[in-house]
Amino acid sequence: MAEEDGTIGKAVAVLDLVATADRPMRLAELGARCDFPKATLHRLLQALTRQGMLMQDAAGAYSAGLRLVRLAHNAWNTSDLAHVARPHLDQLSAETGATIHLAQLDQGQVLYLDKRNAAHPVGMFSAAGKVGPAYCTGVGKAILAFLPPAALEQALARQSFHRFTPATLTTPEDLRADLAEIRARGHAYDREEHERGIICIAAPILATPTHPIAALSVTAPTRDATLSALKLHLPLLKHSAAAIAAEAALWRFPVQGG
Amino acid sequence: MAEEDGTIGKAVAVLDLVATADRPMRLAELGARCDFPKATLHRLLQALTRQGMLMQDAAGAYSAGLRLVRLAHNAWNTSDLAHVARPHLDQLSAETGATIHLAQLDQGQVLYLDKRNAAHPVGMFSAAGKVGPAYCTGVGKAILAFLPPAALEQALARQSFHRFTPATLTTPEDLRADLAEIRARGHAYDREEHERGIICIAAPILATPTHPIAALSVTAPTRDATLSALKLHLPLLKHSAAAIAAEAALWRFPVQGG
DNA sequence: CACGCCTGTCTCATTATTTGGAACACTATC
DNA sequence: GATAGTGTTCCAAATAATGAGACAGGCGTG
Repeated sequence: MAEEDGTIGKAVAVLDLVATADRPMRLAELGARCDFPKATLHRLLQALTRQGMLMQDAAGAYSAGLRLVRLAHNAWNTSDLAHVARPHLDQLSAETGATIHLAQLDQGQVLYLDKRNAAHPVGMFSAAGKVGPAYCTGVGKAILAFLPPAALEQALARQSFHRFTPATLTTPEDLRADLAEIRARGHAYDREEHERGIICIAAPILATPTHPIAALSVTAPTRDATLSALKLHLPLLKHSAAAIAAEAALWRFPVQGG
Repeated sequence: MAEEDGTIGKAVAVLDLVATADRPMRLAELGARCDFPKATLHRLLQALTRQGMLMQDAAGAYSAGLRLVRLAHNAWNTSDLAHVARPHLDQLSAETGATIHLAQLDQGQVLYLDKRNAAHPVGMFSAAGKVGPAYCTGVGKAILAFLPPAALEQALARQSFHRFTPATLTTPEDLRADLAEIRARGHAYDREEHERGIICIAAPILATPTHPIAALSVTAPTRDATLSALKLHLPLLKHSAAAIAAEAALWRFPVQGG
């Protein structure tokens, strides 16, 4: 990715640095995790804090600020995809009784946009904005499988494979083979590839046959269901994915993988 | 507010501009809504788009980008307040069967952090990140009432009063009187002041007696409940607010109203 | 079809801002 | 009360942002 946009590029790099950290960090600690000179980093942090993008606690440690939450609310709320998909998620959740995910591909990762969890109502941001690997999740593979070849190559080029479970596909070859099947089949399976005991089926949301903009999945723990049982929901899942694709203002979504 | 932070200040101004818009806008349209020169605005938009903070559709219109959602997810997820409050919201929601809100004061407005809706499960960002007026919502008044005098003056100074319903308090004097009562009483009422047919009771979450960091509310439509009925939930509400205050790492929260 | 009009993009000399090493101040620790 | 680590401030040099204007498409209108 182009890390060069002058001050703006540096500012979002710092934002990422702070937001990605699992706990609030002070100047010195942040300084060790990037290579901005101390004075520069200090100035950036201060400016971002004044703008509300970061906040600083009494101990001087920085964490992500409320303004980000405001901005994201607007981002999410004006997203056609999220809007259009919402009732379909509700319906899928009600009819299947399973956990539903809506995800998009963003910078080589899967980014979850929304979720329904039949079991217990779930906190707001517990899923939206969360990111995960593309190569071993149902939603990720469903999107990858329908990317045009060039975009797929680009996505694979910067992919590093980590083995999460015994079933994780850990080579480009294995993944490519699975993607070919998915393309032929029209939907993806996750056979405990990301998390042990969790399986899912996923369908792409296609703007055109070679332009996947997102994916929709039905997930269940292996103790509650088998893959064959999940397949019973396939018609519903595919219907929802197609309906969302039809309703969404698809032209608004740029080609993925950038 | 200080609108001066060089490039960073301009960048977030543009972010706000785009995110606040209710629909994607193109360069010319955005140019009409701020006074950046065309070329400057163009450069800012491009840089922010390259960084993923904005996205541009095929028509050239800009809207908020996914990176904001990612960042906000981290912001929200590492927020002690949201974390600590989550189980309490669940409990309150379960025990009262009503709608629960958790909100904070941010830049003179109420910013909702989380929500539980017994009736129908609700989309992720449908509430988190949403902003509303402080002077006519239960959560807003609950916070305002416990601000130290100087902070309250500062907050009131830039407040403009809009009449949403016949019950809306539309003068500083009326508001001050209500705040005094709230301070004495320990909790706030919203008697259809913001939305017709909606009432609520709200309690502040206090770090110290003069340092409110957030507020918690129980809301109901007038056709389902009266204010006296809602008051039955007061013990629970206050207990939850106190528990959250006790658990949260309160020192991490700066004084409000900036 | 050609014309004008509006929109987005690019250029470049000028200007203002960012830069970052180093000095300074402040605080905790031993 | 010395010491090490941290946050803050300075300031000349270097760099990046600036913005008026030129250029290029596209779109609809006459």
